[in-house]
Amino acid sequence: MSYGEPAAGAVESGPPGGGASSERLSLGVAARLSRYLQVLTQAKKMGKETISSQELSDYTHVNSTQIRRDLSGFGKFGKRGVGYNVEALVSQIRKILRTAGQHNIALIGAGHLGKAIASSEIFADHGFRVVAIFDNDRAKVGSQVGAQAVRHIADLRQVVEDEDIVVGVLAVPNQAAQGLADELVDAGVKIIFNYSESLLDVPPEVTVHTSSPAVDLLYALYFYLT
Amino acid sequence: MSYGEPAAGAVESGPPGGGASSERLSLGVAARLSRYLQVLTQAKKMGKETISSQELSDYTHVNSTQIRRDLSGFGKFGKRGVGYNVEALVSQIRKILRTAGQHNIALIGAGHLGKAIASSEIFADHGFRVVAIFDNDRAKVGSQVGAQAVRHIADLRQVVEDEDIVVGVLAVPNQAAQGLADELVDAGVKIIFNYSESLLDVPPEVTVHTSSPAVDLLYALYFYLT
DNA sequence: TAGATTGTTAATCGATTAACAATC
DNA sequence: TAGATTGTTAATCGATTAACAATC
Repeated sequence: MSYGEPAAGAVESGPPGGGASSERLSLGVAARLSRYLQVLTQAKKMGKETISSQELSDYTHVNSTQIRRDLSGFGKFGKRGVGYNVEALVSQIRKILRTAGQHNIALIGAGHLGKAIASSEIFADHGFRVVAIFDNDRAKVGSQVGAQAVRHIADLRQVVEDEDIVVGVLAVPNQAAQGLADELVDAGVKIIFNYSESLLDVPPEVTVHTSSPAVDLLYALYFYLT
Repeated sequence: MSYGEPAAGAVESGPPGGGASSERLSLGVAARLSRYLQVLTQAKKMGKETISSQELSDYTHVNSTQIRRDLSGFGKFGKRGVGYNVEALVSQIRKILRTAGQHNIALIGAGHLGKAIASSEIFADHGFRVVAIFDNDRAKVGSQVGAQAVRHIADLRQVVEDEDIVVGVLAVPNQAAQGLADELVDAGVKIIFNYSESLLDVPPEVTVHTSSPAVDLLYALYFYLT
């Protein structure tokens, strides 16, 4: 309930080699670094070699001074007059976020949304691999979605254990969401990404993130209308 | 580039009737109010009549004092010892955000993601109505998705004008995103909700919001791993 | 060199929180 | 009444920003 005590950024920052800096990032810094990473990943794909803090600012809506400040807390990654090397910055931020590796995720729901997620690169680009897709509709079990065959939800526990899965993505109708969240919790998943609108009740050791496009839109609209 | 000057919350707050308070909300307040609204909307659906700031805190991860503070800036909406009336609070926040009305949106892309969006209530619950679905694949034009028949992208400009559309939702593959964003801009849309990973370049009067589930996951994972 | 952009300082402002009286 | 929860104060902390020297 109270993370975020440690001061932002300014960690002694071990040698570039990859020191495990012990301080936990503040919520704000971690969130912003994640956003920079998304833009950088995409910029890299587009063949961009360097990027300035101003360009990053244009895409993330974070003030450019803030960006330079966030980054300079961990080392001198930029080149004055030039900007930041995209590829180098991607690996630096991955190192800082300690999410450089691959993470296996389970996808629940093989409907339109599940198929959209499975066939998109949105997770793969960030080191998340959908290793299994589940549905509770036996009619869908066995059909191919993306690179995976749909499995029945009864197999969930075993797969979570075998594949060391920490993250479950819920892409199911509202009325099914709580029940399937319970199954994810029982199976040992620690982070649930909820694409339904249901308010999910889970034990304290499990974190729920609810996707809320409509909320983002309301917010954007407010600033358009005023 | 620099909104957010006006002080948060504390507006004189006209009579509950619905005074147009002239101050613009700060970015933070507007974002949090939108999140409260989502939880309240769902709580209302589940038949909940009152809700405490602590319950709102559990679902939004916003500190309960912060919530009470945000709300009390606009009036005394709660009852001590009881909490907030869900239905009343929904309409108060809608009034504060001045998004009480209906807003028409155009959906671009009739693939899996487009279908998932069109058939979900996630936008409808917040007063957004998908009034048209477009695709550039003539094979899909005319097919039924949700309540709408798919139209060809060539009709976009006319529909945006006729239906007074401000928001366009892009649910298309990365490589098509920039081209279709250009079409949305040409047609007069002011807010683009981008479900692709592309970095979109648009003129300054248009706002892009990019959906980033992987970023949210990275962020959640950081706090799980540390 | 001239232009661009980083890294960093210092000042300001808003967000966050604990605590508690008020009151349902 | 007793318990719960709001509304509000006061203090602290982090985020934000402008400005500019350093330097590519």
